Amino acid sequence: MASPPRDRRPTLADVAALTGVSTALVSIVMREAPGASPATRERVCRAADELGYRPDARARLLRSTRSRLLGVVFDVRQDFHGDLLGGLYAAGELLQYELTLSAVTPVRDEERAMASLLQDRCEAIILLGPRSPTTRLAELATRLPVVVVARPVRAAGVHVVRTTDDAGQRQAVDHLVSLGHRRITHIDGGRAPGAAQRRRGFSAAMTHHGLSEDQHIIRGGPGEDDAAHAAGELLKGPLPSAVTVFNDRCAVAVMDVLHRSRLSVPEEISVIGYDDSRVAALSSIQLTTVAQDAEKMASLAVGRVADRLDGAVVGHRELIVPPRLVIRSTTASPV
Amino acid sequence: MASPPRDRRPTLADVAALTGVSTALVSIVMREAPGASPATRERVCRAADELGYRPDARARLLRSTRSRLLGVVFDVRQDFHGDLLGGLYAAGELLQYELTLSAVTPVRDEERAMASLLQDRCEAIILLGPRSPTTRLAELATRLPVVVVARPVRAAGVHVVRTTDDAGQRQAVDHLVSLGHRRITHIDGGRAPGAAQRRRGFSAAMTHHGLSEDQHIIRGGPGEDDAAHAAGELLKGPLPSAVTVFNDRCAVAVMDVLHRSRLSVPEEISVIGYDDSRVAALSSIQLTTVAQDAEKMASLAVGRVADRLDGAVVGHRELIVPPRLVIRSTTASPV
DNA sequence: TTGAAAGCGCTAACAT
DNA sequence: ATGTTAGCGCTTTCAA
Repeated sequence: MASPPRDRRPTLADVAALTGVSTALVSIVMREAPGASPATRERVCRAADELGYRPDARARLLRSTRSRLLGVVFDVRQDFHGDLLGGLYAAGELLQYELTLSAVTPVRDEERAMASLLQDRCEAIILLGPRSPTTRLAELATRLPVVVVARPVRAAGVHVVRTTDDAGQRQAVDHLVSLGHRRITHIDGGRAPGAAQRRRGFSAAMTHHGLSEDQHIIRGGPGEDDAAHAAGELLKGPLPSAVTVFNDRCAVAVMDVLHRSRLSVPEEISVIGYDDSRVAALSSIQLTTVAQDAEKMASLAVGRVADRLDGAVVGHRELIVPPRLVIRSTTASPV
Repeated sequence: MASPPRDRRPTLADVAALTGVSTALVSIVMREAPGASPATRERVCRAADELGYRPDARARLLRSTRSRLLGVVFDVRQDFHGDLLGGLYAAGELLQYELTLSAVTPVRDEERAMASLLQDRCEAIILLGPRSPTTRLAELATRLPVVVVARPVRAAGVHVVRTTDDAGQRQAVDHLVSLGHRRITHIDGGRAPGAAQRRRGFSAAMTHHGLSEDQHIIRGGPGEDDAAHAAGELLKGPLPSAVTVFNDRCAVAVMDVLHRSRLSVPEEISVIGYDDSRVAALSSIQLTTVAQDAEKMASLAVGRVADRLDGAVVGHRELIVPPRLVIRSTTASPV
């Protein structure tokens, strides 16, 4: 007999009892698997609705061989990770994968975040900008497929999706040159990850345009304070007509110093950032910058994970997503 | 006999076999539950380590009555949600709860986010700034304990943790008045959530200081464009010595307009935002603003959930966290 | 098309 | 202190 569940949540068995069929059949219907008559499907669905039945994800996972679960480690403090998450969900949906999120916070380190995913039996792990040592990542990769996004690590079994920072910087320079700029300064990110590559890209691009004489590089850093200091240096010498800055945060800080010195952007000097972070798009800032295509990176990451889980032999360990220049209002032709 | 697992992950049984004890005993050891001799513990742990054994969270959950799992719905685009997540993990840890995250993204709506949590068998759900209609939240609350953070909803069974926006605005005004300001304008958030309350708080505070004649309210909105427009209006009339703006984003936009008009902040005009978002702390901005205590709100939310799960009868449906003024560099005494 | 039965990895009673 | 047994809610053979 059907026994309407009181305090506990309804189970497959409840639905089966109410419909008068076996649990196996209900299972088939709920999974939309082939092997049940339309009439039965109809009746089972009705009963399930009536009871407010929801399949138990965990019991399901426990039983089935594959979990189709992807673990994702992200940092709550990184805006860009938020964008990536959006892309990951979208890509996951397409390939029928569920995501299990595990956050890194000021009080929860990466190790904990990874451990919790391991317990959740995900089939693979996607790490967004991880800081763990290469050896740790390699070790993790021996247990399950690992894909690292937005950090160039070289470790056995660890696949990587990243952008080419130097190419991004080159696009920035190309844009400025096409506007007519010649004297361009780069305020770099010091030892920050990616800084060296962007600096190199800047130099290469300038040289490529025959402007190696006109280039200048000022030492900066990842934070606003480094940038403000660098901007001070910038004002001391002969002013260039344009600056490319390590990242958006720094670019905003630089612009602030420029404004305080009564220099208007872009009329008197053009500024380009890097990251296309949320500040860059603020209508009060409208910073020309280099964007990393979060959606594309996310879909590549999921695709790569899926391929590996399907046993495909994948050639390249690294997937490169070219960055893209986003032209807003901080760049213009020099007077 | 002990059979080292090849392709599949090691299970309790594998550890038991390797140690030569029963699975129940291994279970006890892994859970650090009482009922095993130190010697056995030692041996079991060694074996588990050797095999690289990790308990299967899902099987655990399936078996035990309580999952000690809290579902959290957050929006990847909200910086503040990131802060809250940090606090939730911290608070959860203290009370021995695990968090299951479910994100709202541009391609994944709140309904989906909630549905996935329901399948994960969490014991309660914490919603960060949900947009679902009150009726939907009430309905959800009939299935399990629901706590809403940062949105004032009135629905049966739905508990709320929020700040008092009017009190925040009052603090802003108090600060300005104590600096010597009298003529103060509020650029409001139009119909944005919370805007009405902040507007009311502003008026009340001004009146309280006997400045009802000196107050001015300009219609704004939640976005920068609304704010920029409002700032234009501001410049048309006689300039106040200070403005309080609906939120940080808008405040930044307002300051931008002021700067372009060669008005310096805070020398010629003081500005106060609201939210203490990441932009406010940028060293190039240093905006005086009103902060919502994310950590406190998070710990109250988890505490409330825990109380309800423990069957405690909780009196107040709403928990109020007073906001806090963060004084930075955009406020000063008028000349 | 449908049902019976076994078992995923674990914990909770109950034995010993 | 340790082992035995019985499920948690589901999927998956296999047989009817």
